[in-house]
Amino acid sequence: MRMSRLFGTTLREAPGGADAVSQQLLLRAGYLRQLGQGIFSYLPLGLRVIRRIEAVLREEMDGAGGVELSLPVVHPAEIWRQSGRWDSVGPELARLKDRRDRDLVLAMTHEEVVATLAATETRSWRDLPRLVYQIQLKFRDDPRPRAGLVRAREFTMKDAYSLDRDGAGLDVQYARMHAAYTAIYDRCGLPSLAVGADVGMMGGSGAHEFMYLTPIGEDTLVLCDHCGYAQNRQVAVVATETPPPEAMMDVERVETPGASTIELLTRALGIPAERTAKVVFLAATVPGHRDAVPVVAVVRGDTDVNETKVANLLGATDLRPMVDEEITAIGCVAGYASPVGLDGAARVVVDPLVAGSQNLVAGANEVDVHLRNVNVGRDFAPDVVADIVAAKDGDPCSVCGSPVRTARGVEVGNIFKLGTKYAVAMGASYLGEDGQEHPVVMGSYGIGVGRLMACVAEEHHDDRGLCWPASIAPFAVHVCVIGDDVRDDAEALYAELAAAGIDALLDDRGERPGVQFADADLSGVPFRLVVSSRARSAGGVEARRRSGGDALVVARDAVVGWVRDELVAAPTRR
RNA sequence: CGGGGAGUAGCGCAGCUUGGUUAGCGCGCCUGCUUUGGGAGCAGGAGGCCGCGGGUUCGAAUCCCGCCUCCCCGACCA
Repeated sequence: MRMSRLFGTTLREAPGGADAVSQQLLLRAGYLRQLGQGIFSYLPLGLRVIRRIEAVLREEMDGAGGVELSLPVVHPAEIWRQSGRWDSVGPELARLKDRRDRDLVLAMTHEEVVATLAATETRSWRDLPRLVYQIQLKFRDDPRPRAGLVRAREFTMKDAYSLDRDGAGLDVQYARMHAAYTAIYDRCGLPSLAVGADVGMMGGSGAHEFMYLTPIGEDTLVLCDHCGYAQNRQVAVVATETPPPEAMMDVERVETPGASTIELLTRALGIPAERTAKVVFLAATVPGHRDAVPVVAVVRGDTDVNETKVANLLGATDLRPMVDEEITAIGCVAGYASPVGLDGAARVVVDPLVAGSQNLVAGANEVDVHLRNVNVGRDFAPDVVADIVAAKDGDPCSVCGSPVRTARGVEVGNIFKLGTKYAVAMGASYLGEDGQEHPVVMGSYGIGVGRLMACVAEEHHDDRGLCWPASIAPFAVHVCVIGDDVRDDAEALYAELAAAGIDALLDDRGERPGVQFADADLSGVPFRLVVSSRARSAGGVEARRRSGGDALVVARDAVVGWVRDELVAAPTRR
């Protein structure tokens, strides 16, 4: 392509509000423009990278036995009602009405559609297994998009769905997709780590997320460097040491003026946080309950509540902190809250660490007063005792006991074992060898294409601009033309590259050298050729890698070969 | 949804506190000349509903009210 025809200009300064480096560079280099909150246009350069990533995705999906199809972006609400997600998902699911006032949905994912298709297309055990995939637009009305493409509302996703006869078949396809995903990130030059994850709104029996570790990530991961344990903090379990049992002592009121936080309380009483019980007020949306269910979560003072664990425990579709009125309504006093004496006004969820400890200090539901020697069972009855604490740095690994560390990551892909949830809801079944109807067993596998691009940009750049891996670069080689006297030679070289099947970007704008070099660095095409009289008198054409190393002069008739060799040798193959 | 911040030329910003000529600056853009290996120099020029609507005033980018949009933090530890 000729730069003179490119649409979109480079910017010296990034538009305001772009905080992530990847976003700044993608905007400055003319890959991307923002239209609205979490909504982006891809300019030609950006689209080229997207297309290259898509090519990798197609190859790996096809290699895993997948077949591509295309599913609708607008769905009748009916199928979402059938699966239950019309009610369970919440405002993240964009809804609209057609002219006859019928409810429609903007697709945020496609399990319902695939299961609906499977209901008609999958009739016999001979029709299974299958893997279908598409690369398709999604819309999720995220409450807070940020960091450019890392978290957009409208985005392109490669989503794949496996259909199997049984769980064993699912396990096979799941493992195959796990391997394919690893290959995809490797080929795109993105370091990734698979972690165990929450199934979230997808439901099902198991899930992994593929993470790109970066401080700009929004997920917190719990990692053990010793044994390799890696989980999203939402589901991470760490070992806990229950303190030695002691004899229960009598409950005792104690004046604690102003001690409305754990920190102030420990200071006022001169006790460690381990000797306190902390109460967190949550309101849960639970299917079957019209109103939000009040939940009192009780953890030890030195730990934090993991809301995902609480939500999963209760089967809640949404969990939020209570507002002050709700806290008062269940008879509690914020800052001096206690599970004692609630009388069933709220579901009481207690962490085992609290249940296994004796004589803790808790609130008295009275301003400036706490209770000493509170004991679970004697002083209050938990509705549930279950692990609800959030793992933190230094906690002992639940597998090997070594201290874990936490790290931030961006979720660049996920794989879910869905099981039969959607198949049952949509009536997707097949006739087995045994002559019986069986529900199809499904899996679902997603990769955000734009997010992947942004993460690669985040990983591969320097202070002058982007440095694309050759595998997904918008062009293989960037040709700068210095001086009018070499224009014809540059055109000839451009034609030779094209004839050799090499995608070149020819800077035919007639700009000054500095401008051409700066734009070439900014755009991040992996190899650069400079046609100039200087290079010609040195014996050919100047060639260099974007990612580093010195420039060298390549004989004019060897240039195409040099580019081809470099592309083959690149760490990520084209 | 709550809390902050911001909307002025294509991009980045100043001006607003204390209302008052023709609304500025840098970059970019156009024309000409010079220049030509790391975002050139000089000269000339184009480009603004100062986010939108209402109000106050002789007069509003500036003060007041409402709305819209975008960014950041939080969505929790009581």
